[in-house]
Amino acid sequence: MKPKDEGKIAEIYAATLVLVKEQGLAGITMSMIAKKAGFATGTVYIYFANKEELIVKLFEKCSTDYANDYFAGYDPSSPFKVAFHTIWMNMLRYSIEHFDELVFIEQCFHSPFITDETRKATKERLLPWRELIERGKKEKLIKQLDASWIMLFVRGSVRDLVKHCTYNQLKITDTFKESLFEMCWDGIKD
Amino acid sequence: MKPKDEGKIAEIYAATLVLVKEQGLAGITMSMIAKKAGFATGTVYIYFANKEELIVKLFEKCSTDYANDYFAGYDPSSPFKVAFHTIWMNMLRYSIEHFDELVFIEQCFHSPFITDETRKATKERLLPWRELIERGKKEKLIKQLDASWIMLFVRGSVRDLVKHCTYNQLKITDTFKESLFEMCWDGIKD
Amino acid sequence: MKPKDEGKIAEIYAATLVLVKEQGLAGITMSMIAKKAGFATGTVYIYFANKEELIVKLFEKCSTDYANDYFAGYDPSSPFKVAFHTIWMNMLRYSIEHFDELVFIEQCFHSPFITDETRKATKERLLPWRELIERGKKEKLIKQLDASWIMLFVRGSVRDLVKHCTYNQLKITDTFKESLFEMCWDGIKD
Amino acid sequence: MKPKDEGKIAEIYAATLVLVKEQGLAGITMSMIAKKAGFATGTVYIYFANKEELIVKLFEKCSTDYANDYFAGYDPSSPFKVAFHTIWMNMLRYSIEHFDELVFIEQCFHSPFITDETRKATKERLLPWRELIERGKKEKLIKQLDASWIMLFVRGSVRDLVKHCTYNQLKITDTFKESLFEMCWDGIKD
DNA sequence: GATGAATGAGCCTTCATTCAT
DNA sequence: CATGAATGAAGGCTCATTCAT
Repeated sequence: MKPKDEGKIAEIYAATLVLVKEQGLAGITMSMIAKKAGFATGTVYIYFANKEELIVKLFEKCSTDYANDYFAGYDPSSPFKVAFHTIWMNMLRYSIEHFDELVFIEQCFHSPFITDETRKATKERLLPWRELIERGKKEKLIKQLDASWIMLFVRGSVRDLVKHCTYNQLKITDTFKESLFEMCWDGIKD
Repeated sequence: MKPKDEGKIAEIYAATLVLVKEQGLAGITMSMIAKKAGFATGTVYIYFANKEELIVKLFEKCSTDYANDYFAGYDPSSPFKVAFHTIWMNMLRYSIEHFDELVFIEQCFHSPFITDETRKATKERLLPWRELIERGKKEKLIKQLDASWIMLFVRGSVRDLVKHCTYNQLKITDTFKESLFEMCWDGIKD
Repeated sequence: MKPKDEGKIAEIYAATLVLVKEQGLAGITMSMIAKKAGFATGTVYIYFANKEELIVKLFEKCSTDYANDYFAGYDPSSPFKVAFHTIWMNMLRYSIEHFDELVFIEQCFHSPFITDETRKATKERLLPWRELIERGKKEKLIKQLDASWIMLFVRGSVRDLVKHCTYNQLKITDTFKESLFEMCWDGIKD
Repeated sequence: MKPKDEGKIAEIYAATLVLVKEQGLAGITMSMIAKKAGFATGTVYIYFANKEELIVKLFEKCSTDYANDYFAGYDPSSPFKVAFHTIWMNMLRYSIEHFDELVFIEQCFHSPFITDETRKATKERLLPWRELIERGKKEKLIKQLDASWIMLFVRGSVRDLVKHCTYNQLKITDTFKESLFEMCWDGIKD
């Protein structure tokens, strides 16, 4: 279990994500993952103690990456709407580009692998996002609702739109992105 | 002679939904389902040829019920916003009351059990909902965007809010419901 | 287990024989037998305590019937070759007409159902046949070999010929029967 | 790396043959086979996709081996009776030495595993044997009957004699072998 | 470290048998 | 008696995990 080769871990992760997207968590086996990643079953056990560890670590990696990407180019000192727009667009872009991670996280949520603790840790990573929402409320730019509700309203709508586009292989143009943003913004603005 | 007790099907369904909510599709077995439902493993096979059939049939039942409930009390001749409000509230209420079905459907989407065909059939059941959206567009009450996008925007946000509430055991008061409705409405209105 | 209706037993037997011929002992179930016979699974258990009893009783019935038929029209006082011919023809005819019994007995021989005891009882039913062979030996008409060997030589060749004809749906004409008889007779005659 | 040990296949075959001889096809399970062969159940599935494949492949192996052995030491250019004697003795010896294969083939014939196709392939392997019989007919040494009938007459009688000896643990002496050969020969000779 | 054959617990499914109707 | 739904032990097969090479 001494990961000499970080590259292999990445390949295992990638293989897992693709398989879960295609078959769901219920449909994958360790040997499928190994095969897809291009090496023997036993090799996976050099990097992960067992299946659960693999799933949990991947889950954590996904949710960390996801959260980090949210804040790419985010400047807390910029005006609220600009900041909000930045993060919203990150969210959309990341969800599209990392659709398999989206699916994986969703499937994990109701699996025996993920504990409440892990689930909660996920939330904490989005603290800056929550703080931004609170700032918006303070600046009276958005509705005076619980920040969680605003966040979920935004993320939920983005998520379903991305799923729809991916399943139906639709291209999301910039014009469309702005229309969607507008829906979200109109929904929450005061 | 003991006639086939169709009520057992409902019990099997109920047991399955609870278990999938708690453990995910990946975590359930036929014997768990039988045990939860209160009878022997073999009994499940009197009503369903195999695990896949059970999952698929339950999926179809859920998506049918879900769609039907959308339109409870829906009067197509009422003013657009009233009609929209009715359906929106149904959606919210059903998602809350049948949270396990929500989870089940979500888990099935990326499982080896559900085919594209089954997935598509689901959509068709929501035709009146789509027609209403189109009417709203025609009446210039809502944004001139693809109806699918509007529908997904609405459903996605509702879904994530319901999930959040359920996981955190929050009570959803009527005031809150109306606030949420307002977010959705503001998001889509022209 | 009080067989009020002997007819049902016959139907169960008939169904079993057909199924074993088609699928082998390894391929049949109690419900298949019941279905083929035309009634419910449970009904079979009114007439037979369990599967083993059904198989064993049918086996005994078959071997009894088989043995009895051997001696139809057999007159111990007739000349040896005439008597031998009579029994030989009976053997051939019965094997053809009751091919499924032939197969059933063969399949049972190496099954967990039939005990050595049952197997031995089968032999004893052919005592008159053995006695006739001994008489032939005494009359110096046939070879001075162990009677068992003569009997097996005769029965074995008949059996394989019948199997071949049945599998290939060949008709066995009287001329052919006589040719076959001649082979057997030439083989054993002194 | 531990390479696939093809020797295991032979062990699986041997275990299967012994078990089928003792219990019949109806009485064996995959775990019994694995246990008898000396390894875990799952191991059998490394070498055979499922039970059917194991049975079918073993059947084909047995019938090939059986056919090949028929012709050990067979010289087509030797006089007819010599050639016939060689093959006949091979048949007898092989049936005695490989009694479990004999039983296995017999049990398979009426099983759900063996198809007509497989059954027919078996026959083709005995072509040289058939040709020899035809030659005997042409040389007017044996009766002018269908070659199949001659072949079955010979094999059938040998088979039942071998079965009898094996069940009753009789030793077959060379004198006896020759007596039996004589019965067969007298039966078919012109 | 890497491999993949070997292991055996556990899952899906069948089926002999029981039992309520 | 007859029925066939219900039962649960047992069989076929899978797959997470181990281990010899």
